[in-house]
Amino acid sequence: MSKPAATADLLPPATQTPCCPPMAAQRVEPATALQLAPAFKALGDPVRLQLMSMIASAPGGEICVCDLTPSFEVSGSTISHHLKTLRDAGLVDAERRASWVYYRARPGLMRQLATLLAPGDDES
Amino acid sequence: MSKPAATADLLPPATQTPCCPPMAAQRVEPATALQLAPAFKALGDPVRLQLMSMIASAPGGEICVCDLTPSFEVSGSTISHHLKTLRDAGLVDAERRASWVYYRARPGLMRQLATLLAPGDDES
DNA sequence: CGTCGGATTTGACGTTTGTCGAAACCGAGG
DNA sequence: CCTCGGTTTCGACAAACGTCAAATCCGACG
Repeated sequence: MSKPAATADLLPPATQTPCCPPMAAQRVEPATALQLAPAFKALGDPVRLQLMSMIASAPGGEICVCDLTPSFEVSGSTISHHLKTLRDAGLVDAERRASWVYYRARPGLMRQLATLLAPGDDES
Repeated sequence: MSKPAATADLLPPATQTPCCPPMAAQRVEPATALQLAPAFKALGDPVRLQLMSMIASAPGGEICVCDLTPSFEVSGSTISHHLKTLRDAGLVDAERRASWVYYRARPGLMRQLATLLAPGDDES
């Protein structure tokens, strides 16, 4: 409509952006912490962190589970479980095509996390 | 043990590491994941995320535990435990002065995390 | 159809985590 | 020296987590 405030435009359903100034510049409020902490937690496992990076850096923006699994020592079901965790956190998206499942990154949330971690703008 | 390892152990392992291009630009290697995942995990709790932000945004760069505790519903010992987690992760530093303990942020690691989450520069 | 292969779900397991209360620690003042 | 207030550590316990093997689901292809 007429409000030029680009911050809190739409707050429809689940994964909305109560977006976040850098935490070094302003205290994170409880509601934001409740929403963003699970995303950090999802990245707080070495396997998931690698999975996330493989998905985010995949050429073409997507990668097949069959290309993810052989890079790890853990079983396929464990990989699947970790992928579900990333999915539930809103960090990735999955699409089934034929017999294979492809994952792609959801840049929105990751951008929020990056902004939150960004150094305070008054830094020297 | 040939190392006088006491001081080296106290130093966060990632203060001046050269690593971490954005994970959207390049896959993060296992060793890096092993090193940085604990930091994400440490931020993966709502209380700790708020604690971290209160410390990082504290005027003067530091804040007393006595100013942190009353902002939460949980007990003082729980706050202390969370602060230890942040300390162990290398995200904050503590200094005792008189009867009070002051915490301050360690920007190094947080900057690495931010870089890792930064959007890939070759994205379209 | 029936079967095969990739992926997810289920059930079970040991481990880790978040929380509390109680106890211990540590400076400061009486 | 003894006490007091702020902080951390110690046990304890339920909940959540990471992992695996087995079962299940879901397209594809004989």
